[in-house]
Amino acid sequence: MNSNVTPIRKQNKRRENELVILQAAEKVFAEAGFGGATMQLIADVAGLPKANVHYYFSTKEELYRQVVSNIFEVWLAAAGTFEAASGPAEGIGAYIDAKMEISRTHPAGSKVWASEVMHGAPIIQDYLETKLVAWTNGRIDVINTWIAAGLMDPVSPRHLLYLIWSSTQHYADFGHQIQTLNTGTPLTDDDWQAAKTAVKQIILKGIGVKT
Amino acid sequence: MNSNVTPIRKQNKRRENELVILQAAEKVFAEAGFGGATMQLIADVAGLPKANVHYYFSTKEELYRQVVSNIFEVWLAAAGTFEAASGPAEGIGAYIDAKMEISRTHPAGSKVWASEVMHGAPIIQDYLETKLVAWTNGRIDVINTWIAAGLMDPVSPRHLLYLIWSSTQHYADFGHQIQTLNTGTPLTDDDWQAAKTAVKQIILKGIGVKT
DNA sequence: AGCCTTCCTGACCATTCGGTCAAGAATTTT
DNA sequence: AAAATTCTTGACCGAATGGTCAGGAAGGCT
Repeated sequence: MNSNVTPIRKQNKRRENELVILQAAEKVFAEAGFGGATMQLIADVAGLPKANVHYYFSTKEELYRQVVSNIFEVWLAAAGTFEAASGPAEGIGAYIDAKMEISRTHPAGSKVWASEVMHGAPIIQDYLETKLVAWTNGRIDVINTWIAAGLMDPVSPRHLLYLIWSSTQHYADFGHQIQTLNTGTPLTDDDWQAAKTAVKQIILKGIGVKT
Repeated sequence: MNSNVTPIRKQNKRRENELVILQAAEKVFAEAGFGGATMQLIADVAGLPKANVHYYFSTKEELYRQVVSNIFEVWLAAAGTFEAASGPAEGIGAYIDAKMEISRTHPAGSKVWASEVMHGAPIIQDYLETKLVAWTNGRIDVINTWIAAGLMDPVSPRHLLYLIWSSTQHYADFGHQIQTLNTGTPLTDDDWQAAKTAVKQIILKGIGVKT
């Protein structure tokens, strides 16, 4: 009886395979774009037959949507630093740190997101219109209170957010270009530290926050 | 005689058609990515039969390479502002202005470039390694002289350039996201002005340049 | 054990895509 | 005028792709 409940072992198997497929898909989508990615290649990277991938994700678009959704969640979660902060030095500084860390540890996800948005967000437009709009407006309010309290210069909160997003995500999305300019070798720990420091230093000083 | 020389009228026809095709291709590649773009759609946008497109550009990759090359030239040309400047206030300020203007007038090109780099620059890696490296190192030298002359803070020139590139190109590459956050309507002249002002204000102040 | 649900997979299909080709139209050269 | 060159285009082709399906394997339930 109870045909609606899947046993635990089976559930684990399902979760495991879904995870393997999602990770493979994120990588392939990031490298080839939605149009360039093939289900066959995703299956190969995941180490499964193509038909098995279709068993868990019936269409390419559904799989892609899952990938983008996951990225969006990671993205939003890492922004919690903002709210708890007592002022811009701590709040924005920690936010930049968190976003730089995502660019370093999650570059494929960032690329998929960028690719999706660049192509007009055909799949996740609803996310943009609801969740992202709400989140953005909330942070704009926070920044405005900081400005009103004289904790930072009266800069446009909206464009400040864009500046933070772009400068931090650049290290993921354009990682290949950065590596090429870095004598062709990947950034070291020190390189990443220098990048983080430079971005924070310029932006924080640029908005009149003492560090 | 002289079978190697194409007559003027024919040459014009060739140039005209190549231009139409290149513009159509830039738009389609920007919207769909290399993999998602189809020769049929490019032909439709150009208003020509597909076979005619293949007459001028034998393969999809050749057409794509042409598009990316053109963008790269525009990109480099617009950076001349840097050299002629007497100091960072003028040089970097004008550079940011120029890059913002390209983002506004040439968004498709910026997207194609971003897409190409994000996927590992499979087509124009040689451009990165030669021209871009040379250009970047040249500007780093200029910035270092400004720092040595006490005209600006001792920030990492390399990361400053990345910050400028990312923040300005963001308005092209993520234009759709920005429009969605801007109550769904395109940026007005005033919006663009505000964006330009905010970016310049934060970056220039951030590197210790008085405006 | 016997039954049921879930999982796995090779073979297959319809569609689409990049690219070809041959035949003709247009234009230039002789 | 006629020969030569360039341009145009519908029809076509092989290859690749997203997706299907039937039949069987594996695991869980009574």
